[in-house]
Amino acid sequence: MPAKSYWLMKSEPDECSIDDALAMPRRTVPWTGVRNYQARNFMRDLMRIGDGVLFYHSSCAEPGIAGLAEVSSTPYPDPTQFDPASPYFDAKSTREAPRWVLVDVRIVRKTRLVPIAELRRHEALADMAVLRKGNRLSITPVSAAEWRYLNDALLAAAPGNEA
DNA sequence: GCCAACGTTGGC
DNA sequence: GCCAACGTTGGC
Repeated sequence: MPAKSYWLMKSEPDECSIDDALAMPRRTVPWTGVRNYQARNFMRDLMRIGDGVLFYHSSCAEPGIAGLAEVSSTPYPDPTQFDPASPYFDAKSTREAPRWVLVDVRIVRKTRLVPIAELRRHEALADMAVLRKGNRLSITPVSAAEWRYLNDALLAAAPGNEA
């Protein structure tokens, strides 16, 4: 069995917050709406069931890590690409050759909100892709060391216990 | 609302 | 295949 990989996945809380995700059946959300090839390729080519996911709130008043999740399906076509009523509709995609795929993401647990400003203060996280200037990718890889550090130093603590 | 950064588009 | 123009992202 290949080693687990780790990912950070951005969701706009206006669209799907950590609480929205928790309220879904089996606490699972199909990760619809990715329309960037690099992010798609991560889901299509590299993700495996059981991979760790940082559920991240973006484009909101308090951007940051909101929970821990895991990849819970293999890739399959994003249904919204075929729906003319969806904002994610893609007229150039066909059912025979779907352009966009997604995976299901299952919430493991909600965490305290770890703001991006706090992430920036940790030397151990300095190389995280999400912190890079101008980063716009909605899905980015997280190293095993970063994952471990986040879990041990930031997410295991009781709320309000930040450094 | 601003604006830097980046991806995509399309003319050539 | 180049590259300017344009649209989008997303923190601030």
